[in-house]
Amino acid sequence: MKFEAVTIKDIAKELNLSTSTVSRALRDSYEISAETKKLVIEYAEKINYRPNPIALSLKERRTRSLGIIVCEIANSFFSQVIDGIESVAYSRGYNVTFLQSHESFDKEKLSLEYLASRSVDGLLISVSTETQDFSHLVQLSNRGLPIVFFDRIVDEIDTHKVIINNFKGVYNAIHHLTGKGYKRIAYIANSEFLTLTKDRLNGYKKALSEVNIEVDETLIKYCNHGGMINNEVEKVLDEIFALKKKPDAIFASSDKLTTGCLHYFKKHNIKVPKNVALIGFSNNENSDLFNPALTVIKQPAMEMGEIATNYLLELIESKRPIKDFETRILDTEFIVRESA
Amino acid sequence: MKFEAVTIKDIAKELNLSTSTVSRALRDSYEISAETKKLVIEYAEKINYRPNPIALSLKERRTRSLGIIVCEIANSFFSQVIDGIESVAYSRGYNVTFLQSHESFDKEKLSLEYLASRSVDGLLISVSTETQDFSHLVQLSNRGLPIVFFDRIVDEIDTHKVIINNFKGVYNAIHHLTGKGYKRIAYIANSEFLTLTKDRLNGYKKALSEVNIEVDETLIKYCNHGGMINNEVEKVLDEIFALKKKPDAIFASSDKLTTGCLHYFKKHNIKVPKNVALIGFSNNENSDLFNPALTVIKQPAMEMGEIATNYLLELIESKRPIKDFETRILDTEFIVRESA
DNA sequence: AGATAGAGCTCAAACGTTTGCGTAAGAAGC
DNA sequence: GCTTCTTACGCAAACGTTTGAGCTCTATCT
Repeated sequence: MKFEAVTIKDIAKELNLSTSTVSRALRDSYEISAETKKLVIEYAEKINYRPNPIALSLKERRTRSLGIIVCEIANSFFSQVIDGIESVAYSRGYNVTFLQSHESFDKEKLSLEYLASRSVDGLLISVSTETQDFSHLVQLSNRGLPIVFFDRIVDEIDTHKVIINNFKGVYNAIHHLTGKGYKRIAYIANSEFLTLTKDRLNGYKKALSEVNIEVDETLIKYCNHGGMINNEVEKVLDEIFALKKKPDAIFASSDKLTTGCLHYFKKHNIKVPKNVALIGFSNNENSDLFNPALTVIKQPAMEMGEIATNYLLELIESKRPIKDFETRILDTEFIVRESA
Repeated sequence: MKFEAVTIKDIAKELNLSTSTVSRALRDSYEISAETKKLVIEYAEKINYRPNPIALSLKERRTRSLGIIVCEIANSFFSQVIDGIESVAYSRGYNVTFLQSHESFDKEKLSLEYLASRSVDGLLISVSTETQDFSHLVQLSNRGLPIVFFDRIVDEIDTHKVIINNFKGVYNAIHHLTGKGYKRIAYIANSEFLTLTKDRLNGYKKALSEVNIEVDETLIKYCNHGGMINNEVEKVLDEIFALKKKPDAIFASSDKLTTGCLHYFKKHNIKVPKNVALIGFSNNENSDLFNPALTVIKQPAMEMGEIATNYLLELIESKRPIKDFETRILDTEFIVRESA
């Protein structure tokens, strides 16, 4: 039953050579005669020899595998990022191990511990909405584990980062709304612990102030679990729609929150955009099929994954410690449809 | 920069012990005095010792990692299956490496080669729509690699399998349509190479025959790339809607095909269910938000992942070769909404 | 002929563990 | 005081590779 692989020893024994000769022959060393090389290579081919990556990892002290932690892969945005990560990683000979935090700080810490003990060569992470304490990451980073952050970054750790232009993305969307005459625009924010939340909110506030609309703090609601726990979105929408001065538009700051709003509207028979307009971040490939078709801010997810992975491989494969870190800022795409 | 881990040797040197003593102390061997154990364990704790999993893998000839190949993780059904796989695998101390075939036979073969050479302990796979030749899988299976198939299984290989009741799922859905008076029900099938395609079609045919509707083969169209290549769905729908006798309902045999139909309808301004009714397989969490809300067959994806993983771990951890293989058949859920 | 060089191979250590076996020291039994 | 047993540890091999150093030929040079 056991999966018995052929080793260099088997080849050596069969051909009456030493393992070193076989190893060198396979790596085409100049020390080995053409004759012997041919013999070894042909026999290796015949018995379908594959070098044992575990043994290599032990020797080279590198695993050629990357750890990825995201909140959940079922999320369109993250599954697209993963597509990008995968394509770059595999083309450069690395494999990839994913873990999902499900927006839980504890799961994130556990996953991190798990990956670190599994000796990945590097880590790509987008932190969970709950994460306020970064000591687990700082510790790993200090121990020398190459880390690259994407989307949900942490300011406290100095390394390569890839984000979108959060400010501009929201700023433009809000101007689109005010341009259409919407005046009371509620803002369903993601967790207040995420750095991107601040940036996005600043875009919202700046855009409003430019058209002389005063920011009404009662219209700004945070979902600190990113909409992952039951009724989180429902609760804040209840609050918003219980206000005396109801909103005429809603901005939702993530995929999950956007669909959360739609579920709420459907349940309460609120018509979009008739009763209220809606714009949200979304990378959902079917957002045009929704009722109504959604006006969205779309993030260059795949590209983000590719860039982040290239950064990480640069850190991993660099001979000397890298001290000059970059933060790459990508532009979003604004797609206008029926909902606003 | 390099991530230098502490080893058993470091502990041994510091405490003037041999590595064997340290190893045994850490594993709480009866051969080691309580005193020494305490010393070792406390010091190990202090310097945050973590056993090197690579060295362990080499020694134990197992990696405690599972390989997973699916067509794409962005697909709701598969990302839910992966949730199930992940939860079981990690709770039993295994990690998980994913690869996507993107419905390409060549990519599937490549991924398989990659995983096999990476020495995973076992494999979970749902084959690509293109896959007709199973020799790559047979070979691996014969070499002793434990494999479990889920959803898209291959009959040629004898092992544990987890599927849904494809026949019954479709049979019921078609009866729902005929019960509503629909008579010309087109069937958008997945790849004809998948075993589930036959089973599902049989459900369709049986249901029709039971209400004395003759099966019209021109209403049955295959998408051999599962809707992954451009215009595949569009092409077959063009054909169907070019028929003299147009369909009054459409059955779509996968998530991708279902949304493919919706995109087509939107583009051609075909109203659902007014012009044509639609039922499809879908695990999309937002299928109720679509325009119209979709009537779907939903698969127990998470459960499928869990069961498949338990099967695989049983194969991996069994002392003696397992010869009695099971095929677990799960029931689907039928959710009636507006589209039919 | 003797020294030297180079070609072509082998030996052995190393990566971090585990584990079968060996052994020193002390205790117990006679 | 001798053997025998027990306790508590160390030695070394093994997992599959790579690689520096060393070895043994044969060929070439002087």
